Amino acid sequence: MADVARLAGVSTSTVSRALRMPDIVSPDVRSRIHEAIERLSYRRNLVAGALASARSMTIGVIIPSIINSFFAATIEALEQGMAGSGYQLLLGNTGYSAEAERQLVSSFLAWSPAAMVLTGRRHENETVRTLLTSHIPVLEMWELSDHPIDMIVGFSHRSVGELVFRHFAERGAQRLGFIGAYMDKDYRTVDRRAGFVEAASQAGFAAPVEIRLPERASAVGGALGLRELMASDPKVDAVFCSNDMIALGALFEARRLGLAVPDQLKICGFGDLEFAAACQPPLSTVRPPGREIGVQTAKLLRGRLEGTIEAGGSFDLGVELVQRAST
Amino acid sequence: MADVARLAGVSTSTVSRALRMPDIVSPDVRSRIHEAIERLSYRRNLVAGALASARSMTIGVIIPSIINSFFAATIEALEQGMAGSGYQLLLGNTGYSAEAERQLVSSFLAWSPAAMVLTGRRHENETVRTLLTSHIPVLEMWELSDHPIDMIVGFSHRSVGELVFRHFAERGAQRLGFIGAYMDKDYRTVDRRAGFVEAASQAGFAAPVEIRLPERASAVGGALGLRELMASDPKVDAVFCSNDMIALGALFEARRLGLAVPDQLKICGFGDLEFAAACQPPLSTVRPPGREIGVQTAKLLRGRLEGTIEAGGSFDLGVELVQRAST
DNA sequence: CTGAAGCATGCAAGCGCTATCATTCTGATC
DNA sequence: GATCAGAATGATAGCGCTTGCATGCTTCAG
Repeated sequence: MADVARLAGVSTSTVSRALRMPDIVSPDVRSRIHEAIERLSYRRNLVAGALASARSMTIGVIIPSIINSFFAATIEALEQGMAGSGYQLLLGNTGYSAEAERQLVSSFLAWSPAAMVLTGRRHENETVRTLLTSHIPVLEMWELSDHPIDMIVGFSHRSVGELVFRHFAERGAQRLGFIGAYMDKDYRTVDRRAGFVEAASQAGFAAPVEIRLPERASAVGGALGLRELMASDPKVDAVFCSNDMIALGALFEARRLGLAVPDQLKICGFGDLEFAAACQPPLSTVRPPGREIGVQTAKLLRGRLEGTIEAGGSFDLGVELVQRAST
Repeated sequence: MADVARLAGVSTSTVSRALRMPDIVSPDVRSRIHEAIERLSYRRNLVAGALASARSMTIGVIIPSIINSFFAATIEALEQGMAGSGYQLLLGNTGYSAEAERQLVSSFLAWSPAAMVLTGRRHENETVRTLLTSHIPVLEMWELSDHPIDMIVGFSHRSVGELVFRHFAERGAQRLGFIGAYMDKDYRTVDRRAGFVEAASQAGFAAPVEIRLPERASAVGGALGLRELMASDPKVDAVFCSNDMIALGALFEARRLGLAVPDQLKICGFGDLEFAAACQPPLSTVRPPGREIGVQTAKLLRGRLEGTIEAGGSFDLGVELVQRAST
């Protein structure tokens, strides 16, 4: 930067200002500086900048799983929403482990990010404490909470379960089933199940037959799950799969078992993943507002960072049941 | 750090050493320091550390798409392979744009990472120049090249196409088809197509009927693609889909069209995505060594960073055709 | 013509660590 | 007991920026 300053005939402070707040330096000085930058092919050292200013044009984003296409639309929208703001996203994944999350938060904070985005509302106490003392905006997403760390943008997983139950009931289902994956790790699945089971019980239905898959949601798991479910109660005529991937497997398995979908068996998933509309039959599913969450998170983030939005708040973006031919 | 030093009754240099090279400080001093760190809940400022040492325990990783589950296994394996090394991954996605890649490289380098990992062998000239002058290890992955920037780990996309052609020929296919998505952006798909088409031509087959989908690979696109393909030549009896997602859509569409798979129509995908084994019929596909690439990349990275491995080299991890019931 | 106000720029003190070199403290050897 | 490696620790000068304050230069009302 000193070289640039020398070549442009100004001081380093002016160069720094030209880069950070272009409109407070005079146009000709600015253009001389940019010329010098070009000539010397100077690249700014953001590390030094971050140290000096104690903030780093960086936003830490933590999701449970990069692999999981659930969060893909959110990340994409978030990235687009922050594009041009100068902020860069630091992505980390926890593998659904609260401890991994704590470590990630801690190592992200060591980079003094301008804000943090987490997935979910449940975190280790220490994670919350660490975040609170960092005094930066914290956005949680993909859930709701009355007591967010700071702000939260998402929807209610319980209401997903309730929605599916009501839909099954309307479609004339008698005997309900549920297939859930990874429930010891992913408490959101647990919430969806709870919404489903409780709504069923309140409406006077028998408790749904449940299959819990120990692994991550997969089509193979879904197929196995449905087989097991039908073996344990052949009268089941409507099954809520905690995830579209599972529902896809169930769909395949239903065909193998010779069960007509939706007449003999209704199948509803969650996620509205890309293939849901293309399956045969097309899959009914609950669509979470993935993209909207990303858009809204970016909007709130920008507002917070510019100081135009106050801290706090829980933003319910709702869910929607997309009825297709599988129910 | 000064506070920690004071509380532990040592100098900041010793604290710094206790954190970076624990085994060169005496055990009791070390434990006193850790106690002080605990008491003060001190968190190290990595930004300052990176500035002082001119290197930041960070590795920049750039992939075309976070959404694309292709790279998921690689990222996961890479993450696991680097776990415990103290290095942290910085993830960025280019959306298949070379310009976005250049910008990402530039902004990652501003953080003085210890190494960079890129996807693919084709980059803008300036990207390559920038990387070369950064003097850090650069790993390219998911392809092969005789002239990597530094090191490259992957497989040949052309040979994927050849492999599929040979398989179709062995299975008695007569009239070939190809469905590819996003080919103006993703030149790897172009390479797979080239391998397929050229092998066919060399073996005396008529040029495959081709459908190019403008969008990203999707099941919906695959279904449309197959419909269009069969409309333009109903004699096609074997179709290579550039991606399993497309193949899945084609599989659904084949059922709709009343085409028996594999007797009337053979379908082969690429990716061995998670659902391939679970579809009905299970999908034949070419499995890229996604996980292995991550493992090998991590191994090379650690070697380079420890100085035990020399720069340079192209590592072919090969591909494998997984034959299932769709061919 | 003067002085206040506003704008553009420069000066210089850090930001919180790391790394080099110097110093002190072992403990083994004769 | 003296000597001296070798290990452990301390003092201190940066790393390359940012930013508060100082300065000089314009502009313009009075």
